Amino acid sequence: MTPGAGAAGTPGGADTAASATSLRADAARNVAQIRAAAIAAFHGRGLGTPLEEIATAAGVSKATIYNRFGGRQGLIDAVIEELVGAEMRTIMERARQPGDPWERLAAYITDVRDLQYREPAAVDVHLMTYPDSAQVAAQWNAGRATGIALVEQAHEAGVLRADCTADDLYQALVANGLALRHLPKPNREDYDRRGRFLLDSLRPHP
Amino acid sequence: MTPGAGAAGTPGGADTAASATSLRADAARNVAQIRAAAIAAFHGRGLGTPLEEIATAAGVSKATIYNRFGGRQGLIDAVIEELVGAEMRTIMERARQPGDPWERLAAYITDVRDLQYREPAAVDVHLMTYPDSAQVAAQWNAGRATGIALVEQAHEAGVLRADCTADDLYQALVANGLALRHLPKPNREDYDRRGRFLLDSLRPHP
DNA sequence: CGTCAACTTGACGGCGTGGTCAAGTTGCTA
DNA sequence: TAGCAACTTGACCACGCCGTCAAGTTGACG
Repeated sequence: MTPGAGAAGTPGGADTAASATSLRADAARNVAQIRAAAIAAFHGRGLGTPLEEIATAAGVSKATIYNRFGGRQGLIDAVIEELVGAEMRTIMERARQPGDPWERLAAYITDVRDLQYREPAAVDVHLMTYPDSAQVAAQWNAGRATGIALVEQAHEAGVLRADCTADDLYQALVANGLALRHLPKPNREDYDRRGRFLLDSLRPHP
Repeated sequence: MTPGAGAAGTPGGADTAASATSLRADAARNVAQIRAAAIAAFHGRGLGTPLEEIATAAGVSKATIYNRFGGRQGLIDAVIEELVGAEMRTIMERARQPGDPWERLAAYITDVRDLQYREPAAVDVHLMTYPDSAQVAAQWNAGRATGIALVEQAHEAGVLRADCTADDLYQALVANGLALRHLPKPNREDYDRRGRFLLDSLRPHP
């Protein structure tokens, strides 16, 4: 049993968003500041940002993050929905809309790539760098299921090259995210062109 | 001036391979053992393998690596040719052979991907993770020049989609290497299929 | 306003890695 | 085989990060 385990109002599962559960005023303020700092830091550097850095940005000590969130994992759980989950949900919903199977698959790929471009933390989710976070695992699974469904439907409609699997798609998207993380960020034009390459490579036979 | 700077018979540029330059017998033996251990370790884990680990495998102390090679960079310089350079040279030579421009480009891509699959250290070279190693930088530049030439010739022959640049090719190959490093190693079948996707995505318009 | 539990924190120990050096060992040469 | 330079090494410090805790501070309640 970690001290403070469960962290900032997230023990049961209630008040997921802000803060409330009988926290003292200063503690509640700190929770809010830490969340904000974490969101900013994760947005800029991904989920691996040193906690010390986040603490400093929040104007508190590193130990306070451990008190309120129980460590990196709890902190991720507390912000990943706002940081990535919401957008992923939107993307998946759009992909589930009725319509041409290829259009939907292409939109999904394009949207995920766009999210990776704008949000480094999304790459961590797609890579499942922190598999112990229930939130991250859940989002990863949802994305995986969506990808599988889209690939299957595209196959049925014959609009996706027959030898392309859902894993191939996953691999391509992760490779894309890794390149974004390890290489200088390409400009939008180059990035989008490469996205078109990817889409073209998935069409049936030449 | 680092103590032992220049390291194991590589100050001038002579006896690049084994060991010789007026080293005491035990030192020469250590150099050979360290080289062998480094090759094995780099082969298995890439150029970032902890030096301590290499030292232990070689049956010497970490300090001896510093004495003989001046650190990681010198060690890389001492083995990268044997580890990656030779194969890259062969690949580039094959790509320079007269023949159909598309075949040559496709062979180059296939060969590089194959090398990345077999040799993790190649990914470090392609990423230029250690830019201070002259050897690595030289190999990187040679590979880059080859890629540029192949892309240019393929464009002239009209066998490569017009909007594909040499940087696009580089990005694709590096992304491939990163995926190999960060994801579970795919089996050969899946890997080769994805290679076909990449090649297909580079052909002119559908 | 006193009291105390809730809260914060500086300081610390741990881990893994890079890099250095004084002190000890050993191959070689005369 | 004596003696010395070449060589090796354990032990050490530095860094950056994680995770913890005793001691001090403070919000809230009676």
